[in-house]
Amino acid sequence: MTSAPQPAPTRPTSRDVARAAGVSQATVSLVLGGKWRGRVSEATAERVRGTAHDLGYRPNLAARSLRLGRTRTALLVVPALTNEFFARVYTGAAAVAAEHGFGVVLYPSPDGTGPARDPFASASTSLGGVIASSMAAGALDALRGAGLPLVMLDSDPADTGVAARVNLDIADGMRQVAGHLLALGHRRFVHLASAVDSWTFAARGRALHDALRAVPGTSVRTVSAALDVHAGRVAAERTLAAPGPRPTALVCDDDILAAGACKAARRLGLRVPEDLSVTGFDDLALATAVEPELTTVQLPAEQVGERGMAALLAVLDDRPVEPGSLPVHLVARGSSAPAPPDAPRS
Amino acid sequence: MTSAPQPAPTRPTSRDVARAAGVSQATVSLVLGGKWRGRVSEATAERVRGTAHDLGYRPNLAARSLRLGRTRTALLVVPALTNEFFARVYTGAAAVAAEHGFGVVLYPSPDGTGPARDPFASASTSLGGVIASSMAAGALDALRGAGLPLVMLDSDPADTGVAARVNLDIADGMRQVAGHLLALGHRRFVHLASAVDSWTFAARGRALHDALRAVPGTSVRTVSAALDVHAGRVAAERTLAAPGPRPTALVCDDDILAAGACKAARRLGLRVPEDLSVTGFDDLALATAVEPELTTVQLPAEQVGERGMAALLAVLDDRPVEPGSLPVHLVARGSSAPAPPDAPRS
DNA sequence: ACCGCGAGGTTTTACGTATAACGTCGAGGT
DNA sequence: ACCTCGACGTTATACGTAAAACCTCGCGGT
Repeated sequence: MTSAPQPAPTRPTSRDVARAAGVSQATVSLVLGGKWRGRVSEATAERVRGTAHDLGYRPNLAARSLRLGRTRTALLVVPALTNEFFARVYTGAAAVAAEHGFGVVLYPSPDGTGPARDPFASASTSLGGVIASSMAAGALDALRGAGLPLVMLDSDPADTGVAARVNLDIADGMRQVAGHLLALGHRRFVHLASAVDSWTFAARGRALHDALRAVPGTSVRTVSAALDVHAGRVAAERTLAAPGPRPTALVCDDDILAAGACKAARRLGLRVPEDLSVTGFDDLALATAVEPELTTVQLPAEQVGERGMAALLAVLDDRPVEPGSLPVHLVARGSSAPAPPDAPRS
Repeated sequence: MTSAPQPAPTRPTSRDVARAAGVSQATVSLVLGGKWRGRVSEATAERVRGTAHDLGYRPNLAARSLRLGRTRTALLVVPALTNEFFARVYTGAAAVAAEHGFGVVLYPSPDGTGPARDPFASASTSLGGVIASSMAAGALDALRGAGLPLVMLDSDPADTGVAARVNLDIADGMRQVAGHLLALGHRRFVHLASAVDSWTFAARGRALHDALRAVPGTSVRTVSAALDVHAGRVAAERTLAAPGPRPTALVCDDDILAAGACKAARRLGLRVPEDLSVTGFDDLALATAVEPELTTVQLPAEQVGERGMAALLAVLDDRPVEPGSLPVHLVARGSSAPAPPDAPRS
């Protein structure tokens, strides 16, 4: 692409640009930094920009950081990237960051509550700010103490020491699930909750219970499981095989648990959705890979990342952060159907 | 944890440590840099290390990078993090990096063949090196031209300009699949290939065809599809509904395609595995979420990342890189079974 | 005639680190 | 008694950038 055949032995510095353009290094810095209103003539500025471009100049980020005492890098703290939701959050955050000349470095928090290795070990010394998921609770205290702007994702609004917050309307999502299943005639529910202790899961459970409590004649039992298919299957199997009237709807905190629940149902000879409706949460890729496809709640994961990064940039510029939660919506697919007629006993 | 209650207004520098320890800044640098054999007495070194620790000293990475002209940061170039395989590769790479004081910054290549935005825009100016997946072909040329050590993951051994290479024994994996299905009596195959143009998928196809060609009486037809469940289902559906003797085994380049294929089979009234065996590749989380669970090839994704980072570190230290491909192995699950008896026609 | 002033720059400095180049001091050799 | 030399440090410098402080005109006002 470039017509310059030099093997790039050493990159041009702002001083090289200055020399080539016949100005001082300071002028180059001013022009390229955009702070030259009334300090440098438009003609000179244009010439500097031209030579900078011709030389393929790129500012040395290390030098800039050293000078400024802060980097244009944000730390994104998430539980794990193998969690599709967070991979998508990262994608969104990185996209917005790139537009503003920011970088994003990840800190995968060991797990919810871990020994919390130094979150800054993997990052540059002085970051521009931190964006953290509430699920990465392990590292939170260390982050708060660092004196950096902190943007929290999907977190408890009661938390303090937070510069901005990007929330999903989780409760509304769960209300939609409840409404959907109630409209289908379901009355006996099981809530298959995630055993992960985090605000978002707590919020899901609370919203479901609140929604169901409002309707007379409903019952709901809660069981919890680790966040993997196998654990979900085992927990669901136990619940479904328990004595007493069998639930007709299994509301899961996560698509992964829902997938496990579907397997449990099949093992017990129950058809989904004819005998048992199962709902997930998150709308992961998995949701449309399993059979039947999962009725679930779609979360705008990329948007969470985008808004998170945008919020951080706003905070850094002392601009106000636009508030409001991101809407989520139910996607009705094949795993939910009208409740079966009330049979005497299985 | 720390008993120091100061709000961390400014971090201690090496000069602060020097002052506190009663030595010069240079000595601190020497001691902490580990290059003091015979230049500083053991007693002084110990004292310096002690005060550094007491003060909570952490070197300023920006300053170090500026001085050294390179950073202890590697760029990991992958197609997308939402691909579980690469999320796992990242995890492995980041773990090894952290052990050696390295950071990892991601560059999600737009897609296989894209306009290839500047890979360095998101990263620090001068990286320590680059680790790139062969699937991120779009950015490759830019990377090669940067004069940085380049470690390629799962890539064509014929590629040049590569400092080290970490490969999976993809061909052997596909041979295991072929052997497994042949032993089950299958003779009529379809290869559901990924439409993504990359070395790894080409290698999978080649290995399958080679393995089957060696056995008389086998046939194999290839169809390709984009790498998502829906595309896989559509492609499989078309192939399975085509006239002529129906294949009994559907070998997929990826678990995602295999999940789609299973759905296609069900739609056509075929039972998996009784009427049709389906195999995947990669052993994603999805493989055990669908029903039946997929027979697939397990790839040590984390190890790929670990070895990739280790190789980069070795190259940077002028140490030899331990060669050899990583073994992969077949995991036989519920989606493959003996071939059905040869029926006249469906 | 002289001052003030603003446009359009330039000189200088500091950021924190790594390391090359340079002391200093006491012991051992002659 | 003087020189050498190794052990143990120190001083000085450079990395590339941003920005404060400082120059130098030419021009309009009085």
